[in-house]
Amino acid sequence: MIAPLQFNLAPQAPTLRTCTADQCSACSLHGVCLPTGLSDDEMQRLDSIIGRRRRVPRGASLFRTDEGFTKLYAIRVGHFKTCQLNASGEEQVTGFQMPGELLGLSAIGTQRHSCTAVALEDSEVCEIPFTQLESLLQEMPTLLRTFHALMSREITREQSAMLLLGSMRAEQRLAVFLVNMGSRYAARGYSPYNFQLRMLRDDIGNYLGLTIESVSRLLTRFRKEGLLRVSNREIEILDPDRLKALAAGTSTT
Amino acid sequence: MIAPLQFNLAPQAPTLRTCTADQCSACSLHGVCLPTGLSDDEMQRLDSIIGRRRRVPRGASLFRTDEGFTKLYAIRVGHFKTCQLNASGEEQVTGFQMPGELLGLSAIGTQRHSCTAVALEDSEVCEIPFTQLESLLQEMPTLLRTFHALMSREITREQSAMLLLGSMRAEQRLAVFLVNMGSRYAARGYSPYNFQLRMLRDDIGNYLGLTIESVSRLLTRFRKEGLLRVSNREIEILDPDRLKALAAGTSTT
DNA sequence: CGCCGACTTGACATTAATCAAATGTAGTGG
DNA sequence: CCACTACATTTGATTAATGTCAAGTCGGCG
Repeated sequence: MIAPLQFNLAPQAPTLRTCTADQCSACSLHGVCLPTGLSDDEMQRLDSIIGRRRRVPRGASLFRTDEGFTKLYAIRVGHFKTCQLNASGEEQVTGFQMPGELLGLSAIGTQRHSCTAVALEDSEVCEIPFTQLESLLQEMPTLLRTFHALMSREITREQSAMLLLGSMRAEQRLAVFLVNMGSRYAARGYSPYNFQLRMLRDDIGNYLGLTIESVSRLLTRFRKEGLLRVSNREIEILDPDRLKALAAGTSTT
Repeated sequence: MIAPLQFNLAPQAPTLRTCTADQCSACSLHGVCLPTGLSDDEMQRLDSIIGRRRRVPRGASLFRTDEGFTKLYAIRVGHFKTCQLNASGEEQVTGFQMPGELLGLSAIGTQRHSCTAVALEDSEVCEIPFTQLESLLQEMPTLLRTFHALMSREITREQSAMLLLGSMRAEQRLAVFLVNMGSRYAARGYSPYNFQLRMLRDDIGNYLGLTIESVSRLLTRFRKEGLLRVSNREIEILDPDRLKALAAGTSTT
């Protein structure tokens, strides 16, 4: 019997190379990704339109702002960040993506990418030609439902980010960020309390609407208060309850 | 011959009662709404699943957080705001919606509304039963495409809001807000320079991540600098170029 | 006329940004 | 293996932006 959640697979630095299969049916992510709920037969049809895996080395971009849109990408291995250029030319990080998540959804409306997706480490994606996906969607109600759910959840996620940026203080923002990362790892079978940050402090600050100095100071403070253990990119959440209370804004500190 | 853009329909306070027809085909919003690009025949099929119009008086909610999701809503007349409750119980405004825009998209993923939609004035919506819409989507490629474009644009819109909240100073946020409202009115055939704010200063501040006092001070400053004329809810943009420069962050002020 | 809610204005406090070093870390080549 | 370099991160001092608190004014309505 296999435990449903596998914590601390690799205590020091979990690698998250969860998905190395070439077919959705053999991919351990099919529970969080597009094939959710499909029959074997349907999954095979989806497989048939998905191009070969594509490697994206750390620092390289999968697509860039203003590029034409033809494919969606499902992350198979690795982590990405998405950035938008604001009007004055600085980049703003709009999100971090991990295995099983789709990239490119925001380009469907305009047929042109509105952001740039950069690999935070050596990564691999499945290419999903959108026109072919659209045809499949017309024939497979389950797939249509999953696809809409994924898009809708993307909207929800972004609304939460607005909440974070619009109404939380720095401390709360960072707490929310850490708890959120943890729960996303948990959804993938990893520990929510022990993970590696794949992005720079810069990226975190940029995403949270804070400076790198503020992020650094806050991490130090959380560490001193016994909430976390921090060692470079490695995070261990020592007091989840108190961190969650901070994230919820129900803390008196 | 009719002018494609109608500016200053009602100089004092444009009412925006653009759409009073009972059928999509007769509705002046079918260019910005779901029926975009449909043939007469297809539009009739869409009409057939849309329930009667529903009135929502000012201050009333169309749906509330955690309510079950069964329908999407297309705004026919009036304006709405969407609010989320943050963990500490205060509400955060996540957006303002105007005629032709869809409400409820963020609930598809969870089958439960993640926000509350409140009418800012007496309004009317078209109810679109989602299950029936899903069936239609499977049969009408054009409708599917429009629907995905609408969802995708919702994602893009929210990413812009993140940009605003994450990387702009107060002055720039308000400038972006005003320019954005103007351009949305322009897309509906009204003047981008002359419109009524339907929401309270409170709502604006909340949406922009600012206090009501900051919004008030900024409006006063913009007025004194000759950018705007402000009279209660009535806004007239006197110097669009300078306001856009502020919004773009390319201004030295 | 007077009340009430919405908005504006002013004085002050606080948060987080900015500027400036100092320290740490990973990778490279001798 | 170690010195050297290029970044990444932390830390400290100071400042600027915006929030908070407290009046006050405006405008519509009973």
